[in-house]
Amino acid sequence: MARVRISDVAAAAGVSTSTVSLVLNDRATRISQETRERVREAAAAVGYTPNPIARGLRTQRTRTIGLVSDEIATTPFAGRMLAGAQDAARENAHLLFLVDTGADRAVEQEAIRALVDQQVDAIIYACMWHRVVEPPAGLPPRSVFLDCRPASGGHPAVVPDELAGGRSAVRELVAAGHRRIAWVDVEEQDPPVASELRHRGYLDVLDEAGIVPDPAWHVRGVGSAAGGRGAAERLLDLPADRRPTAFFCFNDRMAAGVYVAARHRGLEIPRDISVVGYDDQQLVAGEVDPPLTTIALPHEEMGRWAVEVALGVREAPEPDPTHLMPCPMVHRDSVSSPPAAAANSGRRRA
Amino acid sequence: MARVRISDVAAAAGVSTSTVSLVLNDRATRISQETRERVREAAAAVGYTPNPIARGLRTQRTRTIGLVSDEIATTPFAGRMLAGAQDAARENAHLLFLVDTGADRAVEQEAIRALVDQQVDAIIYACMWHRVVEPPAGLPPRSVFLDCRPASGGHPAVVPDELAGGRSAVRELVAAGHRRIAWVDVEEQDPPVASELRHRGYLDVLDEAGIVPDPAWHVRGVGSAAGGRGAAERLLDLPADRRPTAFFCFNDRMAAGVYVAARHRGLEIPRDISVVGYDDQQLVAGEVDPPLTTIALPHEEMGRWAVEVALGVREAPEPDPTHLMPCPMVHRDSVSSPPAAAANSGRRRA
DNA sequence: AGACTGCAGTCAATCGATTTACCACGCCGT
DNA sequence: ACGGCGTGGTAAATCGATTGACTGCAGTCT
Repeated sequence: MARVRISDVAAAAGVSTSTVSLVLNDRATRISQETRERVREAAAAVGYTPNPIARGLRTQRTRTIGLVSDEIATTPFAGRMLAGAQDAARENAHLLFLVDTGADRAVEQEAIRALVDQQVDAIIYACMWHRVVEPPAGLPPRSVFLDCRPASGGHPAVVPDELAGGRSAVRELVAAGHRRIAWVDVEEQDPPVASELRHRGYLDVLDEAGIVPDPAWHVRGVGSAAGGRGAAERLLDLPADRRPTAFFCFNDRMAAGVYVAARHRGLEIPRDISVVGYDDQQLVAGEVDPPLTTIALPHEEMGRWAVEVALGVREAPEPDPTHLMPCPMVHRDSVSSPPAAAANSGRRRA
Repeated sequence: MARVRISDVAAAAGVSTSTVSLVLNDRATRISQETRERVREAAAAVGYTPNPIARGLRTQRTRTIGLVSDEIATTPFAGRMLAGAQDAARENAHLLFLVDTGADRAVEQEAIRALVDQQVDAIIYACMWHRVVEPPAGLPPRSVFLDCRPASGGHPAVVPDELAGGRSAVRELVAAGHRRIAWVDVEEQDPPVASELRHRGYLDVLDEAGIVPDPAWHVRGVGSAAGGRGAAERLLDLPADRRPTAFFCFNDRMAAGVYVAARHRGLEIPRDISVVGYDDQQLVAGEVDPPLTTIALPHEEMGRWAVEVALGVREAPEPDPTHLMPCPMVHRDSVSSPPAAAANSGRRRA
């Protein structure tokens, strides 16, 4: 059966197509109440929904938005970010174009051109890792950066508040009584936005607590379980009075590596050492034994924020249009007080 | 700057818009070679790209496809499936609409209506878990089912070949010399398509190898590490002559639970017991210690297949248009020969 | 009476392409 | 001289909506 067109509604209601359009778009200032109802009933009766293509041609607005992402494939975060974006789009009666560029700059350019051609109402430029990016050419004014921020500014952006996240992680450990707290960092992030901010949070809180960090407490490894394990082993090799009782890890996978290292030395978590991760990857943080206390990346909320700002239903902050999204702490079972022997033996500030 | 329209090209080339359209769409049987070149040059010079909205209105084809999925959020598989679909779409010059319905039937209906209104050229109906579904109403003829199959048939579908996957997993264990092989099943999958097929594969191979399965070897648990651990403990409690030396697990998370159970009894993998998982979840299979041998779900290939069939660049099989995508084995380090004492002590068929 | 003002709708142009039907021209054959 | 035919291209209709300009009519004011 052929699509129902506006002229079918017009015929059924005994009016012109103009009238139908005016009524259904609530621009009907000059149409009588009685006619309006007749039109609405006719539209419902014949099951009319406007053709978005035709409407788009005329109005230059398509009720679609494009989401360009460097890679949805290789990270398990993608889902929540897309889900947040997609939900916000749906709630605002928009459809979402998804393009995964595979981090290929040429594909990215091509995608943006295609989306602009399609007359999307806005573009979300999403990264799967928090970083600073050189914005691609041809981005329309209504563009929002998601989990990244444009080097040149000029567009709204939303990123996790890594600094605050780092602070809450370390505060949690300090509050539990730890004073020798390691920072199990990731190496070669490029650029190291997340790593540096979390590190600053770490330093802030130590300072606040009057703890002078031992440089040996800052170790690095690749961002996997293996990397975390290696880094943890170096820390556990430290002499007893310098060996950390708590580990703040760049991500959950590295934290899982810390678990492995600890187990190999017969150390029990959280009895002997406490661990805090970052990311809240369900598959890792929720499944290790004991479940990992960690800082969640607010991917869903960021996805939603980006779309809402892009569609204008939410305002970007002024004057810096970058929103820092809080990273909530997820309490599980990997943190407790340090062993009695170690408590209060941290190095105090002079 | 305003968009370049076809009339701008026509003006630049000194011809009519009809001619431009004919030339650029290669329908120019009646246009001289010379004119064609002039038109192409003019188009390139002014940087013309056709307006897909206008074209879509006229041709009723939009070069877009819709992907409706029950939930991209809660599973880390989504990425690869979307990536495959998205790549195939891009290669065929199509754009992909993504809709996540959150498994809400009403949202799903609404989404399909919206996509049909948008005149997408095809719809991919994707599930995040292999299952049989009641197809929603209003699906256009050019629809393809991804990781699910319609109860009523009638549409192309692509699903993992779970039966063959189950077989290769168990064959791997049999080939290593195991004869007491457990099936660590998931409980309450609804409907249990994947579980049953893998189980049949398990039974097939045991039969093939002349092994009579002990009913106690079939245990169930929720599909998480905790579930796998609980199930494994029941197996390890069996008397020594019935206790399995190998564990085929419904998924990698459950396999990780088997690791935990084994460790708690001082058993080493793969020296004391061998384990094979399913899914090849990077975050789990690649990160546990030792890395897990498992069967990969071919999500990327399935996503690609679905789009290619939807766009007609690939044919669906006949007469049953359901394609079984092979699940490749991923060899890691969790399988070896059984301990000498246990070898060859499985129960033989009468 | 004539001009003016609202009211209730409608006409027709428009968005930017595609495509069918037609036209102008030159040449050929009879 | 005239019909027929091939060539090369164009005019105009069309897709399905939106929207600014306009019309017809009744009542009001001067």
